[in-house]
Amino acid sequence: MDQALNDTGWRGSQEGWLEAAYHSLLDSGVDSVKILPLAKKLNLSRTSFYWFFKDREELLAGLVARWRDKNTGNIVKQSEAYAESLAEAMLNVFDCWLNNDLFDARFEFAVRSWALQSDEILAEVRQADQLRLDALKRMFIRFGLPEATSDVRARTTYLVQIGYISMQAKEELAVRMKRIPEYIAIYTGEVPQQRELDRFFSRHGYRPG
Amino acid sequence: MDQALNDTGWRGSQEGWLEAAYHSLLDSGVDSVKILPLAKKLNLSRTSFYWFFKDREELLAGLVARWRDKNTGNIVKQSEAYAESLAEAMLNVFDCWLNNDLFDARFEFAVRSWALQSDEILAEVRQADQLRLDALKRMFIRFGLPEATSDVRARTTYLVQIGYISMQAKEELAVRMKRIPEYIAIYTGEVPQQRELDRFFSRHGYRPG
DNA sequence: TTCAATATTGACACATATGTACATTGTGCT
DNA sequence: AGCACAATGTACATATGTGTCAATATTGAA
Repeated sequence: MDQALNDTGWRGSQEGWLEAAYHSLLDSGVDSVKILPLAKKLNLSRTSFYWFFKDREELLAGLVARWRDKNTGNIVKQSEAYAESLAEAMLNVFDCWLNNDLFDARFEFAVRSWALQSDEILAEVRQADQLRLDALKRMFIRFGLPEATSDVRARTTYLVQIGYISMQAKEELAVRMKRIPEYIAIYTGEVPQQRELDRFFSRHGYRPG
Repeated sequence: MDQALNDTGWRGSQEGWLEAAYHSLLDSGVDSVKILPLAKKLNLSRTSFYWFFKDREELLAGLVARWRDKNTGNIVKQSEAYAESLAEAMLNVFDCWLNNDLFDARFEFAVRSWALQSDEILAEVRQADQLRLDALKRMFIRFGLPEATSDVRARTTYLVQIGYISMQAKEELAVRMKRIPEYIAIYTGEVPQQRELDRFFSRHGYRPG
């Protein structure tokens, strides 16, 4: 079995180890992120790892940074995007739940599970939750809802998604799309316009029917 | 340091090891459920474990059984309890989220995290989700809501809670209680009666003010 | 082609975990 | 007191993981 080289001409790289660690984390949790197994997967000597990282801790820190950069931020951005109605604004947020480039659900779940055994990670997760909830709450307030209502609706919106992730469901796009109008109705209290839905469906490559 | 004896006159027991495993699981996840550390906590020799369990697997199986028995079932029961309005029915379900005897949230989270690294556990969790969601859906249908609406509302109700668990929040009872009326309004589409809320508050030992 | 920087490796030392075989101790009963 | 059995402990074999060190190989550039 020969070895794919990266652009440096060498077999290993910091990115390579991190990428392998990422996949292991998503598949089986932090405790599976171990240098020996990763080395086997990469077809590299275990000790080669120490050229790129001080120790295992540094690798794990790299994973957290990756998660922080990717997942937190896009929710905030989407909740602040332009919209003519609350329903449309909500659909902007829903983009995150359907587009893996905006929000990596499996990564999210893996990190949350990690938080169970590490207070450091728990603090990270808590901070992320706060930032995301605040952004969603501002969105509801922007459309004229009272403070208390906005708070609970932000929570509902966000927690349903975190819960969905936690279910680790594997569902067809069509199944998920069929529920969208109902969700919007519950979260916003208003029924979405057909053209708003159509725009949403279209940008996620879904043809209803 | 002397050793508390149980009613058999011996120091160890199947229950003792299981209880220690349970706490370790809740605190730090499955991977922390290891015989050597548990032995230390119990002040017993590691190998004594094998008197009560065939191997580590058998201990873990005991934990799953415990979870299945406790958490799945009470949600179903509460969703089928007598109620004069949908709002009251919903409050019956909410009993689970506030009473640890009805639903063990930390246990739930630990098991869901465990599912990340075990297909067996994932299957268990999926089955539990299905049973609970079906029961909630039946509740909405019982109060006259259409099928599709009932399905999504059941999901909302359930997923918000799973999401809340996944946040691992530590909040005051009062903070949580203040959100209840809003939640009921969102989930059921109807505002709860004051007397329904009062009954709910009272049975959870909460005095609004 | 030679050199220095960069990357890779195997040998070593150590820690932590599982599980088995066998000896020893503690308990309740007669 | 002595017996049988339940429970505990010690010693051993084995597996898997971390991290350091010194030796070696590979690369791009002078």
